Amino acid sequence: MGNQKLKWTSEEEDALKAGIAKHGTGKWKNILKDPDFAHSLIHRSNIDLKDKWRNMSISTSLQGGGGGGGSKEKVKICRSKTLALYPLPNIQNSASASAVALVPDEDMADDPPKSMQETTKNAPAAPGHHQSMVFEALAALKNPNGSDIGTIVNYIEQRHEIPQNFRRLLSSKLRRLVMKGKLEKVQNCYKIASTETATAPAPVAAPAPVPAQVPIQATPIKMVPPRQKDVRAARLVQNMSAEETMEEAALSAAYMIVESENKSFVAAEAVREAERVAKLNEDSESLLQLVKEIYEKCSRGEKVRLAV
DNA sequence: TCTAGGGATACTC
DNA sequence: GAGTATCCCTAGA
Repeated sequence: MGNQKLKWTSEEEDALKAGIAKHGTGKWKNILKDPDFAHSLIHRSNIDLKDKWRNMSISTSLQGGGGGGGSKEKVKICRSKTLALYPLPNIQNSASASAVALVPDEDMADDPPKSMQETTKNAPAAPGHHQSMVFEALAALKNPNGSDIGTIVNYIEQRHEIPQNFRRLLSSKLRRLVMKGKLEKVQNCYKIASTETATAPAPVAAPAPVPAQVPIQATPIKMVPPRQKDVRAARLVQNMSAEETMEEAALSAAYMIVESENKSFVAAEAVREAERVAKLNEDSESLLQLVKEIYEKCSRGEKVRLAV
C-alpha cells in the first residue's frame, strides 16, 4: 500500500506470456520456478503474475470496445461476457435473483471460470472430440512420464477452438478416462495407458493425412473426426491424382461424411448455446427490473426488506 | 501452499 | 478528478 509501484517491463511481460504459453494460466509458481523465465521475473511473485495476467487479459478483451470505464467497469464487462458462456445456477431463476438483488455489482456474476480473457473468442469445442484431442495431445507431446493438465490444455488450445472452461471439462474427462483405464495418471501427469497405446486413435493433429500413407483398414474414421482443414487437404491431394483408387475414393467419401456429421454436431451445439444465452438475457432483464423497483422504493424513502 | 477474486492505493493524464 | 496499474488481503481448494 505505501509501497512504490514497480512497473512491469516489456521483458517481464514477455516472460510472463512465454511462461503462460509453456505452463498454462494458473501455474504462476511453476512459471516463476522455470529457469527460462525466473531471471526475468526475479522481482515478481506468483501473485504479481496472476494480477498482471488478469490486467493484461482485461485490456486485451476490451481492445476496440470503445473507451471509457474504469478498471472495475472493465471487470464487470468481462464478467458479463463470461456469464453468457457460464451461467450461474443462482441467477437462472428470478426467485434466487431476488435474493441477490442488492448484492453490490459484480458479485452476482462471481463464479466464472478463472481467466476472463478472450471469453467470447472461441466457440466451444464439441465435447465428443475431447477424448480424441486428449489422445492427440498426449501422443504429440510424447512425454514418457505423461503430461500435466496445463500442458495438455496448452497443446489443445493452440490447435483447436476451446471454451474458456475447457480446463474444467478436461479435468473431469481425464478422470473418466483414467477410471476407464484408457489413461494412466502418475502424480499430476496423464499418459496413454499401455493397454491403449496399441489401439489408440492416430493423433489428428499430425500433418494432413495423405491417403497414400494412411493404412486404409486401420484408419479410425469414426473415432477421430479429422480436423476440417485436414480433411480438405486430404481431399485436395486425392483430387490431384488422376488415378484415384476405389479405396481412396471410399476414404474421401468417409471423410466427407465425418465432416458433415461434425458440422451438424457443432451447429446443434450452437443452437443450444443460443437458447441458453437468450434465457440468460431474460433473467438479466427481470433482475434489472427488480433492482429498478428497489431503487425507486428506496428513493421514495420506503423501506425494502430483503429475504436471503 | 497456491490460486482466484476483491479491494485499496499509487501513479498518470 | 478520473482512469489505470500494481499491490495486498482473504477465502477456498
